[in-house]
Amino acid sequence: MGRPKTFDETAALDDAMQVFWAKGYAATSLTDLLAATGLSKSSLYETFGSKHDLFLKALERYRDVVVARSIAALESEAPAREAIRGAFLQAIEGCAEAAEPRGCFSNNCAVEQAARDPAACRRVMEVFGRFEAAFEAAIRRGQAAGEIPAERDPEGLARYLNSALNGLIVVSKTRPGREGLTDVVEITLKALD
Amino acid sequence: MGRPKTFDETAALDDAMQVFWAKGYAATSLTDLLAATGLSKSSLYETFGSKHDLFLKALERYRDVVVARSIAALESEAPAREAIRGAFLQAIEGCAEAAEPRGCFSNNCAVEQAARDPAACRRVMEVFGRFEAAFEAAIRRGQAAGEIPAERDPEGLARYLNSALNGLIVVSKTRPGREGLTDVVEITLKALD
DNA sequence: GATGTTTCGGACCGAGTGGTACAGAACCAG
DNA sequence: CTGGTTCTGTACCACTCGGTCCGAAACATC
Repeated sequence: MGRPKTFDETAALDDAMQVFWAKGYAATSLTDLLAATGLSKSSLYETFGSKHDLFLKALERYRDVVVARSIAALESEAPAREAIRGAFLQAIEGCAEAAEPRGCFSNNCAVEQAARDPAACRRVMEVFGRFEAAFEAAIRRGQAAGEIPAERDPEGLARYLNSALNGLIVVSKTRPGREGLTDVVEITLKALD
Repeated sequence: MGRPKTFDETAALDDAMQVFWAKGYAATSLTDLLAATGLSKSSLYETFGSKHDLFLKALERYRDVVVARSIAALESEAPAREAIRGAFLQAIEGCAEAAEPRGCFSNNCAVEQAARDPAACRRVMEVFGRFEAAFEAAIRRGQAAGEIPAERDPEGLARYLNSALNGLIVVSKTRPGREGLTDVVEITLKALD
């Protein structure tokens, strides 16, 4: 009943996510969001609430789509080291795919918003937690296969890998050509010996 | 001749730096800057130009003061590994000293501004370059002392360390208690074996 | 086709944005 | 004391911000 929506809600959310991802929260204006989604102001407020609500929903969408894809790659059947290397390479590839490197949305949020936006911070922590869990599982697989020394602490190594991944993403922002970044990945993996 | 200034220019710059550091560029308003520095609007524009000019000057000031201090610690006489560990610990300590973790100013700029602000990006790259140079020097020292295998590539290792450092800073933003971060430092150093 | 429900475009809001203009106060050299 | 120079507080600017509101349009149901 009633007039049906003339737009796809999740498509609009994806559009909004792209803007927040590229520009961050503070630098994104309502006008930017309206232009990207094609919605009118009233439709946007009606469906998503405030700018901040929309931001959080975009962050959740990122977790459920983009992050989930990376996690899935990590959970592949490939040898642990190979899977981890793949996740890293995929990340720096994805960061540099656009003309302007926009990095990783949750990484951006951690830096820009986490300190003063508890709701955003919680979602970022969740993303980090998922990455760490996936890394940890991969490491345990590697240990079972004799690829990684059994005496290493999987949890610590997982934290290390997540941290290293985020570092790579940050550095890649100022190095669009991403020269030398693959070397860094190899060195990072060396710490698993 | 003429009326002398009633404020200390570098002190005001320091105040402005703190605000940009804590809030980022977009989220910092002129009002914030006036409150922090205590200047009147005309004085601020007269001495520093625009908001953006002031931002760049603050970033340079950060490089010349805060970064320089870290670099100096890296160049100490201590064994290479020890000096590098010290730099990492000092960094995560400094990031978490305030109630709200503000991280590292150049790291924040890399994430928030580098992609769309070439002038800021250049300054961030310069900071990264200085860190990498200092890391590289430390590694060469370590190699000369037999602490680090001579066959490792100092330049690559330096890039790796800079990347790892930035990752740690990002992750520490969502982990105010910084539990587990020192473990990560140890694992990071393991890659130098 | 009438009714009820929902969406949508655009006008409108007060507050705040970065930035300018200017008058007068504060100082120094003569 | 005077003249020239510099600094500073304030009023002001056009514009944008995020957000609200309402009348009209568009549909489903009966």
